[in-house]
Amino acid sequence: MANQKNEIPEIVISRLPIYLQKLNQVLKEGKTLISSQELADHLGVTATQIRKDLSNFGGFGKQGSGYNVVKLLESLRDILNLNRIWKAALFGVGNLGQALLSYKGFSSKGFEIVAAFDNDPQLVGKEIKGITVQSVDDMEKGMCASEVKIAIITVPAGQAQALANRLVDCGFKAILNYAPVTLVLPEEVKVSNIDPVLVLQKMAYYLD
Amino acid sequence: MANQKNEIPEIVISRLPIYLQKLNQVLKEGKTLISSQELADHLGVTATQIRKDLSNFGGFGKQGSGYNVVKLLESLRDILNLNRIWKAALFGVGNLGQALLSYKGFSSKGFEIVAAFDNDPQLVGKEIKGITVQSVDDMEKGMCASEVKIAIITVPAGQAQALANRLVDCGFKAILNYAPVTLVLPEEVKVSNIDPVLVLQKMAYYLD
DNA sequence: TAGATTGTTAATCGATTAACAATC
DNA sequence: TAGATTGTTAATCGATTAACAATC
Repeated sequence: MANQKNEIPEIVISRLPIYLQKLNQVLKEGKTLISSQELADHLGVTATQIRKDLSNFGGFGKQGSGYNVVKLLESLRDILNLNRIWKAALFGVGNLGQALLSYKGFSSKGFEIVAAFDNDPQLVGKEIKGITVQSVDDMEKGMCASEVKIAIITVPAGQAQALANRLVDCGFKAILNYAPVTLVLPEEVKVSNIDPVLVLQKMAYYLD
Repeated sequence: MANQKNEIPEIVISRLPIYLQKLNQVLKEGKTLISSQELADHLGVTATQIRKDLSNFGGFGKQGSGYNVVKLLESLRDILNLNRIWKAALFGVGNLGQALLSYKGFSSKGFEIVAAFDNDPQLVGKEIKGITVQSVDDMEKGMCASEVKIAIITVPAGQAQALANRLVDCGFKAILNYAPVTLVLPEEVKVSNIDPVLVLQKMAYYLD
């Protein structure tokens, strides 16, 4: 009920994937042990912050030597629910949507786009990267009873909110939104926005 | 010297483009006046926070009635240095790079990709969306003496850091980085990262 | 053991929010 | 004028950092 406390702050959760990313690099370099200080280096966080963040989930390190890279990696993957494959559906198969369909970085990290939808009759039925584009009209048919809970939206801004509403009704629980609009959705649905224009506008403040 | 105080917190700056986005929508709907409460609605911020954010730059509203939409828009554009066209160079003309070249949302918001670079000999010399792809080897020739200060990086992770170093030497001041790696750069260079995998990983924590 | 580094507590810092006088 | 809403101060909240005992 209400806000179950003992909740980990979202800002902490959002740093864990960054630690994971760096740990994967470090692992590739063959390092087996790493201190919080080394992990923090060049990552824009402090060693103390990393230790504090991790302490939310237990003690993963060893005094005197630091963290076992493989073990910490596995622990973080556990915490983030990444020890499984997450299926996702793509909405909007324009330039960006097609680029995302082609992107190797998703599947190598355990995210798999299993369905793609578009309104364009020219696209519907076409196979792209092994996926047959379906009409958005048919979305409910295939998706609502499925295990797919993640939607990636790359439709035009004007269509995003209406689509998102349908997705929520259909049972999607997480939306990665590339449309340049703030979606209004029930708070139990997680929404993350990726909008390069907002980012460029922010950086412009610091230029000149 | 050191940290010139009176600095506006970066978190405030990062909200201004969101206000701008909503104001543009509101303007399209024909509204000419808006209260901080209306502006805050559905935006995930409070009315107080908007007023506080804006108060960093002066008073833009009128007691009793709120903010003039057009005037506030113009003020925000001024503050963010958006009353000019910002030229950008694109590095990496793969699927994502080509999608960004095609994206209408940049130019309509005053960001123009004026040059594109890639290492692939198959791509170099090809014209895409009116832009002739150049070899990355030739980057310094055209860019270092130019007014282009924004770089967009969509090269593979392994090449991003080396490229970024060259960009900094060349005089770029802002980097929008799509490569899944944390770049280590002098702090006077602004870097923003866009990595959908990190975002999905964060959302996965809340799923299931 | 001596040195290094964790996990955690307490202090500090900064951001958000509540409240309200000013004023349109 | 009465009602609405701003801009701002002071209070609160939450996140970061410093410090250090515990311990490998």
